[in-house]
Amino acid sequence: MVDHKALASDAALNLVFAALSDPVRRQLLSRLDGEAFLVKELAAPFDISLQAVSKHIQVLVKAGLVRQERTGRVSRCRLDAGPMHEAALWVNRYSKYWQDQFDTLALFLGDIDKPKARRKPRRKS
Amino acid sequence: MVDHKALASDAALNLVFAALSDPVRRQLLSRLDGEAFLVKELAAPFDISLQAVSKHIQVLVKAGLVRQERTGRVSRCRLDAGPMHEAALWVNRYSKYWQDQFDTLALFLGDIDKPKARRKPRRKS
DNA sequence: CTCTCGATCAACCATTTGATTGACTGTCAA
DNA sequence: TTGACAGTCAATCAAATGGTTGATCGAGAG
Repeated sequence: MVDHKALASDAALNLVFAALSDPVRRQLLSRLDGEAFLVKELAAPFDISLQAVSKHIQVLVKAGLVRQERTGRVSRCRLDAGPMHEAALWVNRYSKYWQDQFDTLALFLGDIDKPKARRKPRRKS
Repeated sequence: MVDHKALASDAALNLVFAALSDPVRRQLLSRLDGEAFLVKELAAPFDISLQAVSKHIQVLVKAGLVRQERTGRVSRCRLDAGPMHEAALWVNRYSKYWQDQFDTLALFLGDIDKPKARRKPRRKS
């Protein structure tokens, strides 16, 4: 659940959030949700060069959000939402909306075992 | 899939995700969760200059994640998680884990009306 | 074989970013 | 009034970013 036991490494979150901070890359991820695409297909809607899109994809690959599988001369790109999950873990701690959803869900699942681990466990200094 | 509402403006997401891509700023937000701090207090744990921290805070302010309230010579900073919620909305679309959780929740909410006292056996909202 | 095409590599350039130091504004206290 | 202190502003700098163009590599197609 939200017990953030394995707090994603800072370096990983740096890369993921940085990758998400560009609208072109977010659009690429949107397209890749569910379907795989070639680089040229991904580049088509954009007004920038193919090389620029290729570099954007490399950024996503480095962040672990996209996996590339080269067969022949083409390179099929597919989404890997794993690292996105780490980012979601981090960000959802601050989103009261989702927090409430979690609580309600936990209630339904009878998982009221959890003490007040709702908010972050950090204690003030 | 789950097309939530219209996505937040690209520009806003750019700023939020970019703000979150720096570990210093993420740490600042962590400290500010629940409690308000002065700039100097926020800067204390870091090994960088007060000016650098001040600039980081400005980045957070520009992203709408922090509000600053200057009284006298001090500047009290408090968290505003609103924009974080937009980021969470975006990111959670890709997190199969949460997706499944919420689907389960929706299932519960759909079948059994509501917790506490189930007054009506079945009612869709 | 040659030619084209998908994709990356390699320079290069302008802008942004994260940090520094030094000067400055203001407020509170002595 | 003097001075310490919180905080920002300003100039500077190195490194990272996002884009370009041109060259290159590697399959397929003719």
